[in-house]
Amino acid sequence: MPASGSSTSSRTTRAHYFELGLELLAEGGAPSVTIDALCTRLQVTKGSFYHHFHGVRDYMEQLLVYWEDRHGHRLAREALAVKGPAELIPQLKVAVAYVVQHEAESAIRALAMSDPFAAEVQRRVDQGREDVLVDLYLAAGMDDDTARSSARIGMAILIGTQQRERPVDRDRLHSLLAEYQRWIETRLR
Amino acid sequence: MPASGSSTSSRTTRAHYFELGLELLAEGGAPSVTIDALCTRLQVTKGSFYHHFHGVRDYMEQLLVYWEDRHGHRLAREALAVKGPAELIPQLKVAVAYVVQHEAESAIRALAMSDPFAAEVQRRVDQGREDVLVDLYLAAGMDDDTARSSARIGMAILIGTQQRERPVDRDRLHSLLAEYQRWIETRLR
DNA sequence: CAGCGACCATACCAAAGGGTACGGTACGGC
DNA sequence: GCCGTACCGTACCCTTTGGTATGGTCGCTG
Repeated sequence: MPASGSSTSSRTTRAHYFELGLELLAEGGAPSVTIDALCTRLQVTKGSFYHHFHGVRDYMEQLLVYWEDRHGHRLAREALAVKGPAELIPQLKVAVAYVVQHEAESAIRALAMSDPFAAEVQRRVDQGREDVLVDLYLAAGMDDDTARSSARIGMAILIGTQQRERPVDRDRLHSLLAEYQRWIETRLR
Repeated sequence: MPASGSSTSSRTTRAHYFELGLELLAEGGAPSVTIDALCTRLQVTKGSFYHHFHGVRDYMEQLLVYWEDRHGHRLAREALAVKGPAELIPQLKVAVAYVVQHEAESAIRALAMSDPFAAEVQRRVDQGREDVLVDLYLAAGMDDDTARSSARIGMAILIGTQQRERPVDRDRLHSLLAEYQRWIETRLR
């Protein structure tokens, strides 16, 4: 029993469905994630899909949880490795350029508009990221309210940039983060 | 020929379809804007719909243009009446509480994910709002780069808050705007 | 090597949604 | 009072998509 395997490529695994699902999300948003699209790209038929999942609803929920664990909380983990606010932005610049899948995140946020489950997942990920920022700012000496509002604004900058333009302009996001950093530094004295 | 009339209520006009479309957008996002849903709520049948519009594609585009003219650019017009950055935030607080249809805007932004036309409309509205901010900051004495980045961050705060939680917490948005205002003031000296 | 279970193909069904054709009603101008 | 046109109802079709039933193949294990 290979748990949840990474077989070479002969058989199709759940992970294949999930990674492809994220690709489809990034390309055309939630409406383009259909059973037919998945099966066509994976070169299988619906028999395979319905063997691995109970239906499209079941699949979407598992896909969202997969994204949450595997990608959503990753940015927060990266930020956790940082020792102070001064290191934060340089680290985040790397993360938002290479780690974060902006297009997929944007699509999930769009899906959250009409899907309560997706909204819950999105909320947890946002909360996790914000909490990391808050802890960092508290450790650096901010008071509670200042730390919280600073974190919220940082989250708004990320989300706002993600949702405004696609694909995300990494350079522009970098410069906004630099502005944000300068702002944070004024609140640490 | 009553131009584009506001008849009492006997006949269904295009405006009826548009306002209802925005309601449906706010309630369930783009997927719930269907011909059946529109006709059921308006107590008419598809014969009426296809008399006024060439199809669902035609309708969606007209709906988006309707929103752009009638609601999208309204926030920028409100901001234009302001005489200086100090007046801006109080004015914006009123606007984001009563003028802006956050849920509909959020849905349109989600739709823009998979609809190029919606993305164009959204981009024009965002650009219009940002330009108003830039002009205001320039008039107050900021240099070009500072004004532009300040405006972009303001837009990110609005968009980020809109997209993160629904319904939008007006109080929270107000406090973030207050923080934003304090920040702007530090850049005016 | 028998056979059990994981895996997947084929074929078919049902519902939803967009679209078309056509017929009918109501209202204003001549 | 006639008639064109705006307006809308009815009936039907097609495509997409989710879903089910069923049987077949492959690998592993006793």
